Amino acid sequence: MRKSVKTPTMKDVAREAGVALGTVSNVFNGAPVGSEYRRRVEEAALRLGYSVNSYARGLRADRTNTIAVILPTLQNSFFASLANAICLELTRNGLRMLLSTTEYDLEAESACIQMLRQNRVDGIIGLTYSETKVDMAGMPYVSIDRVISPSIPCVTSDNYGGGALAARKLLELGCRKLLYLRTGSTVIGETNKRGGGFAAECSMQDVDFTLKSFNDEYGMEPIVQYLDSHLHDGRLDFDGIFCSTDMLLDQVARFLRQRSVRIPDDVQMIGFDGIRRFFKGDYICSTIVQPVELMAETCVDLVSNWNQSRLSALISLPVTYAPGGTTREQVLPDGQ
Amino acid sequence: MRKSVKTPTMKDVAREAGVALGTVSNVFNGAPVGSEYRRRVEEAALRLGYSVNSYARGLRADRTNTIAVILPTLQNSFFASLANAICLELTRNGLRMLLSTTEYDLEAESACIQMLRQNRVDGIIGLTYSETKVDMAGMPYVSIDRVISPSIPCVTSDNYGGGALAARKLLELGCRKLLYLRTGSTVIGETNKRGGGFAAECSMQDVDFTLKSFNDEYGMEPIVQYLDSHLHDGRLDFDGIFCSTDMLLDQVARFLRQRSVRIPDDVQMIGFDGIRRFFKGDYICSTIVQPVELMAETCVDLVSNWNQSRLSALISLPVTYAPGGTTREQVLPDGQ
DNA sequence: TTGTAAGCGTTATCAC
DNA sequence: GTGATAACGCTTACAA
Repeated sequence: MRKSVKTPTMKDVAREAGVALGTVSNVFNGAPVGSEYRRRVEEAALRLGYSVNSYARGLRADRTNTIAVILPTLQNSFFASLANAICLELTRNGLRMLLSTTEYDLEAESACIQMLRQNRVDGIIGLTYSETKVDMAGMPYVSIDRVISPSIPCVTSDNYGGGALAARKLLELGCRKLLYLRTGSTVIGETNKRGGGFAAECSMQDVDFTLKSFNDEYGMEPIVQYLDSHLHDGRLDFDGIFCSTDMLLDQVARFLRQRSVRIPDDVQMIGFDGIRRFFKGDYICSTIVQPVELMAETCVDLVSNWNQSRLSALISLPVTYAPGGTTREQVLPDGQ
Repeated sequence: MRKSVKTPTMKDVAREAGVALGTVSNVFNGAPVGSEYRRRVEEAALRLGYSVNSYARGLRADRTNTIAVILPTLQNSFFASLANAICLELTRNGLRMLLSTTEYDLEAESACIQMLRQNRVDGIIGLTYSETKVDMAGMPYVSIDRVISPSIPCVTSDNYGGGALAARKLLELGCRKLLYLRTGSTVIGETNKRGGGFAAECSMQDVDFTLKSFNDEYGMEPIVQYLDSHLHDGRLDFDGIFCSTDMLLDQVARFLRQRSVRIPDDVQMIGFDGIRRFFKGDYICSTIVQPVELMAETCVDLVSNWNQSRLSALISLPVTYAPGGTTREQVLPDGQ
């Protein structure tokens, strides 16, 4: 009675197919089995609606084919793109994605990692900020954008090079008074190198530049004040601005336009990330594009072919420049 | 030797704490245990770095505390928001999220559901298009935006009412020649009712309107042609446009602006979804806002408190209207 | 190939 | 509360 309702097991399939249990197991593991047996097993399985129980398998094999991904949020185009790319890449590799978001909360991160340990994931790809627990987890961990320890590989894009590239582009485009704007928590991370690369390039070319960093807890207010203080008779003291993210650029640009500053005529701007309009359209601004797919592939490769011996802790992937209307290049009109 | 490397089990904790195996189990299940015993167990567990093996537990209990979420992609602000909200809500309920994306591919959907069956998830929240497999899966399934069968609950926002609301707003705002634009595959789904509600409201108010639907396989080209054919001397035949999504609105608006049509002066526009600038800023256009959090809560509630008896197959959640600059209301200037 | 059996880590159920 | 033991469904090893 109850048996008829229960989900069928290998045993049931073996009985139904009239073969040994081991044979059924072999069939579902791709082990060599006589074709006639294989056929009978497959038919029986179909008839019974059988499917392997990964929990039993995982318990036995100590392998779950599941990778955890930890991100601060999906409410950010870059993270959403990253999650999407990682998900696709994992699927391609026959792996499942267990996704957690932390909302930038350090306690949530710890709770999350502990939960994942319970869940016996095969590895973690995480964009996290807390030091704790990660080492302790004792499982393959690939960090994004943040070096946690020498033994934990970190995948990031070439933030330093990207900053330099932005400076070079702005200079090529004729800018002479450069400004770098950054918001972000005080958190340390690879992305902070963007300003460094920018500054280095400016110095090298012997050009005037200003670096200005804001704590994003206070929103746009301090930034607006700063810009206003550099706005005289509708003219800005700068003719080229590099923003640490496309999102920041967008906000700054909107403010400047309100003040009748024309972009890119009066001031040219370059952002960072490579955000596209609705993810698939054109870039929302001229930008340094992060290689999202490549980052995803790299993360998945590292975490799934875990190999402590290759301990290159930091992997910087190449970025590219893409015009997007906030610089004075000829940009294809988007009549599309 | 090897034992020292192996992850500790309950047995190890029991030995370390000097208590019975069952006691350890009770501690980790919140069952009543003498406080002295509890303390010893917790200390021993900490010392050993023990954590429950959910795979063993899942096998035994036939319950995995994992809910699968299937979405077409995360490369869409609305889906990303939805995924984010669902993830938060699941976490709040002590559940884990196994996320899969299908890229709108029906075969991927099937493969996905089959995989999830293997994985013994406790339930699925899915925005899928294929009929097959879902019923067969034989597990709690909550569908988003699409009625699959009477026995499968579908959570959606009030698309019909939203369409009507859009019409009402445009009329209130003085529009008299209305157009509804829609793109989308030929797929049937609840979102198709947006046009219906719009049309009904227009008819009821006895106002001229046109419904125009495009297959999104062909991109913007046919839409552009259509609009051009209704553009005479820089004046559009319509003074109010309702678009089936904010994304479509954005594309159309960009095209119209290129043609020097002013928005909202010459034509007012309302979209659907409630997309915000970078997810957290202001709305990108005047829009019918879907209640993403409420949808997430509803989905999680339905799937985790599975109860076949309440078979209200279709749950339409209330939408709201939000001005966003493409209609002639006074909108707060976004100096922020 | 077959049948059998041990074991993965938990939970649940005994009698004590 | 203890201790022992039988499941859960699968993999693996073994002898036949």
